[in-house]
Amino acid sequence: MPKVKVRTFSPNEKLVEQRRKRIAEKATVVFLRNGYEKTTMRDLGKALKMAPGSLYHYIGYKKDILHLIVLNTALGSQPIKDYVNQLGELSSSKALTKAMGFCFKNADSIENPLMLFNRYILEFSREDFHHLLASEIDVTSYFEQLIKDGVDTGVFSCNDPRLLAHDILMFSNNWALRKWYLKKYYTLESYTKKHTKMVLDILKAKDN
Amino acid sequence: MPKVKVRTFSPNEKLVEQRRKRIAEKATVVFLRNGYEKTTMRDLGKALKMAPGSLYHYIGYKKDILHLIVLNTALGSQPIKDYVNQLGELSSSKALTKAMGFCFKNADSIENPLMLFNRYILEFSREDFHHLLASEIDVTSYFEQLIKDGVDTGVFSCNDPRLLAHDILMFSNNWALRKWYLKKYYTLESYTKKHTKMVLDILKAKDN
Amino acid sequence: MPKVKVRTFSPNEKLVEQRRKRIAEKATVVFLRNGYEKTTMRDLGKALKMAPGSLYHYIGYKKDILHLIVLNTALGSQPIKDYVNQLGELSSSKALTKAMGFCFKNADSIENPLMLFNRYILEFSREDFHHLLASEIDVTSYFEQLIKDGVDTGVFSCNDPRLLAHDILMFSNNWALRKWYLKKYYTLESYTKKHTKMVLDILKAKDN
Amino acid sequence: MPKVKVRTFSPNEKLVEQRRKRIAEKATVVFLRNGYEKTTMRDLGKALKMAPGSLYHYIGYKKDILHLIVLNTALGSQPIKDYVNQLGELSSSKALTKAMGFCFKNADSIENPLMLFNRYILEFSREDFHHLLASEIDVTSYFEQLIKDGVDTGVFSCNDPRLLAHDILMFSNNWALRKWYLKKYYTLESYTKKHTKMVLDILKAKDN
DNA sequence: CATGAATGAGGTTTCATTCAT
DNA sequence: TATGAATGAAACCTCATTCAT
Repeated sequence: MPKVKVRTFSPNEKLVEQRRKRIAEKATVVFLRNGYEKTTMRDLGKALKMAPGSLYHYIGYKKDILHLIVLNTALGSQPIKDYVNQLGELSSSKALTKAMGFCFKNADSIENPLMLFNRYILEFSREDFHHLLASEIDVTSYFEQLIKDGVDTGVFSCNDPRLLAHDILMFSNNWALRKWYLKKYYTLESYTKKHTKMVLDILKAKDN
Repeated sequence: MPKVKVRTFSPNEKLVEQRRKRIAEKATVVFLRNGYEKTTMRDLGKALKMAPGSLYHYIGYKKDILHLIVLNTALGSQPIKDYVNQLGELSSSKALTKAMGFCFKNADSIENPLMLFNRYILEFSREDFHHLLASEIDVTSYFEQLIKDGVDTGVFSCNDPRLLAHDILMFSNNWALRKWYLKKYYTLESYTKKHTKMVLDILKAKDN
Repeated sequence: MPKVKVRTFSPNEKLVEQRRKRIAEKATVVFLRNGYEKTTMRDLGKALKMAPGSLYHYIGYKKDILHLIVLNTALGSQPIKDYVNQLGELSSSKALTKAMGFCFKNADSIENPLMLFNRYILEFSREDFHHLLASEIDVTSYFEQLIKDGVDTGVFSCNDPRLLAHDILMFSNNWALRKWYLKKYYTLESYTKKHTKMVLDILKAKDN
Repeated sequence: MPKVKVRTFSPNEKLVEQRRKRIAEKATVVFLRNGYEKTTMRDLGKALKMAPGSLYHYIGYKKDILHLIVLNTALGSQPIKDYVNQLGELSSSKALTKAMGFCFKNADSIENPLMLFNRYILEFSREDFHHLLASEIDVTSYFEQLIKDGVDTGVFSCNDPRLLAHDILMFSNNWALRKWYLKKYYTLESYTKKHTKMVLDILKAKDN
């Protein structure tokens, strides 16, 4: 988690935290709808029922809001890691299935931030960019490990676990980024189930 | 093909065409590097060695440049369509393999415009947006048909050709959009080959 | 009274009113001296000791300033109407004399806006143009009625009251528009008195 | 007639003269319709079927066109002077009537330039402005003389010939400047006749 | 003589940010 | 703490003018 300081004029940490959360949440939506550059601080203020000047009690610069959104979004790899670790003694197929389900559901729940990150990669600070990238790589590495475990136990057949892990994450991202299109034909559940099956087919999984 | 008029002050159609091509090509790169909003017309002019005013002989507004980029990019579905139609009597597996190869190679060749479209979808005009979307849908429909043909002849097994076709296009797009990352591990050829294999595995293809 | 909305960013209506009045007044003078088109917003800002951006808190566009000037100027026909109505039982000659005096004095007091309207008629919005025109026609109609009353009672002789009424208004406008020249020879009082006499001569007024 | 040099690149005086006349005539109309500042050299060129660059073979600067219009317009006082001088032995009333007819007809024929001068007084060069002013004063002086002659011979009664002369010119100008309104009710002839009668009434003319 | 491509200064307008209240 | 008036830099875009062809 990148720890970049964002200027504040308030000594009341609780209040700052709380206001920043509100700002990040609303900004995610507003930026997505109208674009980051086209959204003025006045617009954002109006959406938050705050005067533009008040925003600056909780942030230093407009750019900081993007950082707040990153901080505010559970896209760290930690939840997936915890989830995978807690899967315990499940068979590889079951574990992979569960992990994919968790991952897809998570993507669904942070749909807006994900779209924002995809669109405004350039605007994010170096630190945030690397944080986002590292998270992604972490997540793929958990899937990679799950696949490798299956291969080791002879349940899966795969000669490039890294690539498949990467594609699993892409499936998950696509759900979030292209939901506006996909939801015409699929639900999160059906989309997840079908892709899980695909992955298991690719792995020629011997059990389920 | 969207036919929106872009203002010009020049009566010399040839010259207009030529200048617009130059503008679109350079703009694609510059917008990608610095962002569309952050790129000033002066910046773009400088990159093109043109005075800012001169740009406006060939376009009406900054937004028009995005349109020019769409016009200038071979992302129509036509090439794929032609290619698929000309495949002729190949077996389904071969045909699908070839089509994917063509599609991935095409994506590779329009990497920059693809990244731009992905990033600035919101900025494009309604017409251009619908054009881009329609192209995408067209392309998936060709893959869908190839898959269905294979299913009909008993070579493939697949109960959701549309989704798989969609995913093939995603694999292709991902190559273009994430090349900066993928190229550390893959070449276009190896990336294509591995994904072709994945798709054939999913289809449980009976020949190759 | 044209009721066209002019954009403002301030919620403080009192302040908006006040600033707009200042802007309209100064702009009248500056536009007259330097021309509307030649006056830049920066110039106007400087004359008002405001930053150019500050102007735009109270107006939407440069054109709006012309509208503000119309709103800010007492050129409605109402004052004349009220004045004429209140003249009561005066003889026609007396009434006409008083009305002309009032009208000329009014023109004198709005000399600058009158010059501006005369010069920039084309720049005004359709609404403002029609408002200005309607005011003028209203005013002439009051004079026309005064003349007709005199004719009806046999005091005046006139076979085209409308034209004479029109000319009375022209005399009044001319004072404002050509004061720079006329004031070399006349005062408002002498100019008014002489023209009143002319009009009464034309009407062959039988009393005074 | 002000003799300010206007730059030209052509040694062919005849051609220059001819082109300038065309330019002045078209510009009068176009400037009146669209405004001087809002008319671009390209617009004017298009109206003249000339390239913008070609205009600059016959003028030095856009402003010069206004000067060309002044040169091209018969608003000098000379024609009136000649006309008045040639009136000869007519009675004062007859002479004044004829002179007014001539003056009003002249105003009618240069309606467009007159409107332009009225609107763009500020844009004209010092020289042109003084020329226009001097012309006006000249014209009034001829009328003033006619009136004085009538007074001297006891035909007219008037204690401020200068003012009446001024008003006669205003009647004439008004016809040109407000023709768009007046022509709903009057023709040049009826307008002239009615105002001639007014003037003679004011003068209590003893004959006609 | 005619053209129109090119220029770049300068205009209008926007908006992140500051700061007095 | 909250407000919103004020700022001014900088963006987009226009257009008079030049000059190579």
